[in-house]
Amino acid sequence: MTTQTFRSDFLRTLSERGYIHQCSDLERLDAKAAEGPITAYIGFDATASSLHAGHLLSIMMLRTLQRTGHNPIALMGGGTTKIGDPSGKDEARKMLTDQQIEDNIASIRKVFARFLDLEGGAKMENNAAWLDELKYIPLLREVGPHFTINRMLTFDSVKLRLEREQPLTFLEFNYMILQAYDFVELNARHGCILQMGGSDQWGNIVNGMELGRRMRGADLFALTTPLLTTSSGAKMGKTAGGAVWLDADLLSPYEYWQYWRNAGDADVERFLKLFTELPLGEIARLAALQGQEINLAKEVLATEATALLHGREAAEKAKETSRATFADGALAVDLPTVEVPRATLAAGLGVANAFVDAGLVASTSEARRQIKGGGLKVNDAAVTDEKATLDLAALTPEGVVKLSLGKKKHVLLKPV
RNA sequence: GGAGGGGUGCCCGAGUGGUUAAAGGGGACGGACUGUAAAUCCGUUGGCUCUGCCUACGUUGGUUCAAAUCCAACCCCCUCCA
Repeated sequence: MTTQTFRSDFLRTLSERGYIHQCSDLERLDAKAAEGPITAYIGFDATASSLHAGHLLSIMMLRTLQRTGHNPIALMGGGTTKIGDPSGKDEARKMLTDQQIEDNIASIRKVFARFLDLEGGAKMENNAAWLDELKYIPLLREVGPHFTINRMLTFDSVKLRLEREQPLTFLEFNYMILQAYDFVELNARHGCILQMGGSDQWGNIVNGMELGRRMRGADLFALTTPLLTTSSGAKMGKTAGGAVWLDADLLSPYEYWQYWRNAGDADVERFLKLFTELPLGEIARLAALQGQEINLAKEVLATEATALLHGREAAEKAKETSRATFADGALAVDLPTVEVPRATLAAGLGVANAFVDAGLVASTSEARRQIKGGGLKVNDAAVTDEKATLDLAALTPEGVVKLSLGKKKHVLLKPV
């Protein structure tokens, strides 16, 4: 099925922009979406207090859904988080309290509020609402007969584990079932007919689809996005300092802007399509830029992506700060700032400790190493003496001290 | 329950009494080169009040001048058997 043959704006947009990896039945889903509004959902974990760039693809998809006239549901895994998703690593995840989970959800809600119109049809749900109420025996009787172990064993998530001789606990088996159950519940509550997610979720989504059909005779659909990695193979949303958070308190708009500005050449076009809402013609023009000019495209990418999350004003400001810092080599007062007591600075603060306080390095030992390697700068002058101290004399006319790690990371130290 | 194998730094993985803060690789960070890209080359990769001190090879105790390395108990994982 080519782009031209899509009748619904929703699927045409997704397809043109490269969001679609797999779909259970594109033609029938297209027909439904062309007929009238459909309701679709994506599930999100509630383990952290913020979403990160790795979630962005899903969020953009929900946004597209709403913009093309349909009803998105962001499902928070409040219930499943209580069990703790055991996949991934050996150590059992720390158990979160109900309160923590609620706080996380509240904080994540702020991000959704930026991308979705929660007053205008978009919903947030929490699967704790129904999972908490489930009773074991009734659940087994109602849901159990629809799953055969034979079939469950064929799912990649299970098969891979078994083939690689990694343990797979019973808990994980159940996780699959609960996730499938979510789809059925959302279908019953909201007439939701489509679940979307990353390609790694395909098996789980299909489970939900089939369970819905068997339990309620519902006609459900699955749609997945490609697993997004950068052209260098890294997972999206991870960077030196950790995750690329979508919460301004955890990652400033400037740093978020920088994340996109530092995209690899090979990623620019794809990212423009996925993470901005620029018209495709404009994107094609930007993607055609070669050599040094492609940096213009990266600036547009950064500004547009930041505008979606933090607003146009913050995005422009981030762009200006970056211009001043990188192009002009000037001191931009909007760089990330860390406050230090004036008295501490007046008394003399060791450079190594100053960089630790600024969060640029993890320890004074690391600071020392970076100094040896020529990686630290104070007010744009390389630090050569690891025993040097900073005091009030180090303040620039703007009243701050600029600390830099490498060429890209800068923090201002501000006495208070 | 029985027999065997194994638990090493961010990850993988060498090391079976001293020169081991622990080979090698990956990843990451810094430097050079560039375009705030990629590739390449070089360096770094436990902490501190740093010419020294402290912590570290599943846990706890023991042997020894000296242990990741030997011994004991315990915990966890894997394979085969029941």
